[in-house]
Amino acid sequence: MESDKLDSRKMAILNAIIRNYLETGEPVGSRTISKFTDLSLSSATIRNEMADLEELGYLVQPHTSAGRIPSDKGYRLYVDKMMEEKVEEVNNMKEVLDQKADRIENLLKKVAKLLAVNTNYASMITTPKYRSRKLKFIQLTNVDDEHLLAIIFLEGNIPKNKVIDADHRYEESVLLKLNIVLNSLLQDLDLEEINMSIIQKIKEQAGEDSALIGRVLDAIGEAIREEDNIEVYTSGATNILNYPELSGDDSAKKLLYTLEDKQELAELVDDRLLSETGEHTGSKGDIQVYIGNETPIDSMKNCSVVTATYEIEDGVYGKVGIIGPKRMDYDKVVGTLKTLMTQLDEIFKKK
Amino acid sequence: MESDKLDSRKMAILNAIIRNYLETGEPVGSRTISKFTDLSLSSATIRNEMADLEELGYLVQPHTSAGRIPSDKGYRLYVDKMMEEKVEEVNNMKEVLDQKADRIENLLKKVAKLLAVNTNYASMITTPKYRSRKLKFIQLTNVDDEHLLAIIFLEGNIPKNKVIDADHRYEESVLLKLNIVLNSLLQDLDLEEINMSIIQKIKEQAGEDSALIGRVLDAIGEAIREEDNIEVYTSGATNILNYPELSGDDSAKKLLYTLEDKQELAELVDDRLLSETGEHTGSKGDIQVYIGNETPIDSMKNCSVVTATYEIEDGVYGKVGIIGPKRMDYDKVVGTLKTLMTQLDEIFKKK
DNA sequence: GTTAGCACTCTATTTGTTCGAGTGCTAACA
DNA sequence: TGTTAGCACTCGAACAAATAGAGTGCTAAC
Repeated sequence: MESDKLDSRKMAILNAIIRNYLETGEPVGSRTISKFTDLSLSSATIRNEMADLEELGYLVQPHTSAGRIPSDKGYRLYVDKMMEEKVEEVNNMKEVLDQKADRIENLLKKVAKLLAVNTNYASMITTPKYRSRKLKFIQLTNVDDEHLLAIIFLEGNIPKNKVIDADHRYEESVLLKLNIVLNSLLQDLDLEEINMSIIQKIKEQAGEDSALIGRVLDAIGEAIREEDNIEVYTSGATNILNYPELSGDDSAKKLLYTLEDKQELAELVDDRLLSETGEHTGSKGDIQVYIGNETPIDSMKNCSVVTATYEIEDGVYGKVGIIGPKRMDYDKVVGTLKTLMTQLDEIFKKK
Repeated sequence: MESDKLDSRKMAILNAIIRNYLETGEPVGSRTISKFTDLSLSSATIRNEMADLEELGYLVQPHTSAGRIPSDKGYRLYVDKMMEEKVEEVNNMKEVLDQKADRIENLLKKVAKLLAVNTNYASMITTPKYRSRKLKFIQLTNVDDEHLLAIIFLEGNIPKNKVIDADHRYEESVLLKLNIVLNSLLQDLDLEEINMSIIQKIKEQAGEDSALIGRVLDAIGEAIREEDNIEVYTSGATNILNYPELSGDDSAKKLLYTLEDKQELAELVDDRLLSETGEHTGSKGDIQVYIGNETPIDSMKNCSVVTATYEIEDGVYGKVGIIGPKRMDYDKVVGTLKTLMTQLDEIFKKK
């Protein structure tokens, strides 16, 4: 165990084993490797090397007389190596994405589906996370005798509608006045900045209609908080069932549940986690690979998760992820995500 | 085979068999019934009756020396019978539903989840289908130098926002004029009623700003069409993995896929289908039961589906459904759906 | 350092056997 | 005539034993 560094032959063998295992999903034996690789070595020699690799922790033997399968550590090495050599691929997802995606949600759903279909794994994508939204402007309008509509425009051109209960019908002129008051005092403020002092000032200026102001402010708060809410869309969850090593016991059920529930998925996006585990991914660009136990989500301990960060505008980003078996085609997945990133970039820039 | 009508003893036996099978999921034999029921008959007699029931098509024998399980026809009889006797139950879902559900989507999602959790089956719910939405009113507002915001209010108090490209900034007074023109001419019209004649009239009155009108009309069309889109929410899809008879082969995969994809689910809601198959459900109220092959969806041929129709306002309705194994607890499911219906009614009425 | 050969291990698969639940039929009974 | 006891029979589930084969580790020879 002189050094953890592998000589090139061990490297080649490990590589061959992993590649083979990715394809077949079966433990791979010495004979197979002896034939498959161009370095012409007998199975016996391979066996010796495999024993070494196992001792070093890169391989695992499910049971005594079975072949070897890669350990998490083995995958990790493979992935890191692969990332270094990775060349940009060009797929043609663009056409699909280019179709008018009226709302960002629809675009995201489409992206998730696209990824799932392309890779045959499960995929997830989150709505982008804004820091704290500022209010751009607000406008009150009559709906009927009992309701007002507040159109709340947030930073980033996000319109929100809120219906507000009213005790009576307001004159247009009154609404006009209120609109002016609200906008002049609240413009470009976020939730933190709207404090009691400002609220008092508004109520003062609103005069007899100050009762309404509280409800309007509630609506604003709700709108901002709503927009801060991160949603997660998933697709291709059922693809999981195509991989026997995942669908065997009831871990598949748990995994599917996680994907359906989405609650937990948000964790993958948590900033803390990103920086915490980010260190030991040898990733280039924005791509992160979590192998087996590296994922923060329990039900995914048998899986690998590859995530990428997309940026919709400066400082506003979301996460895309692909969830599959540990023996996923990392090469393809990383490639797909990379091209997706560039294409999303183009789409968002164009907007 | 004199008559398809069953005497009361056969009825009781069939009933006992089905009840037992609902619980255990195992084929039930003559001995079991002989003990379970109060009509004290020997297993031999039961056997004779069972043979009859099988000949009549109400029971099925998986293999020669196994007990019997209900056929689709058997279930159908059971369900119809049950529906007649059904008494209203009162669950307490209301608390959950009463929590402020700001948007209808959120309410629907909550309902789906509630049903899934309560019944342990999968559930689905569609957004309500409006005939054709009428425009209630529209208002144009400046956003910035290049964009206008159109707030489009549809019948049923649905606000929609559309951002419209503008070549320049419009004066407030101009917008005011446009708003008045648009509203006076378009109010209470649906897509069909907005014809060329009206469009011409608007453009005429808009004068030099008529270029904008086209884009505004597009936005209106889009908004209406968007709202016509029926969405389907599902929940508890993974629950079906709890039932071995469904999760065995890869039919589970297909079923899960159907639930995830949702495309096909819309079929369940199709009016044509409702009236077509509706005839042979002996249902009271709005509840429909599809047993096995009665469902229009292929991947559900091994399942039963119970659907109900909820009405959000006059003539505007959506569908809720529960998908489970054929041996689902029809009693409970129907009860749950019924109370859900009354509680939704209350919620919508209150609004 | 590499390889051939061999004994050994362990699993997956097959085959055979048994067990029991359940049936259908017949004959006896009320 | 309807009900029941009894019996032979069927068939799948469960268990055990046998088999095959893939793979290993080790030793000895090259």
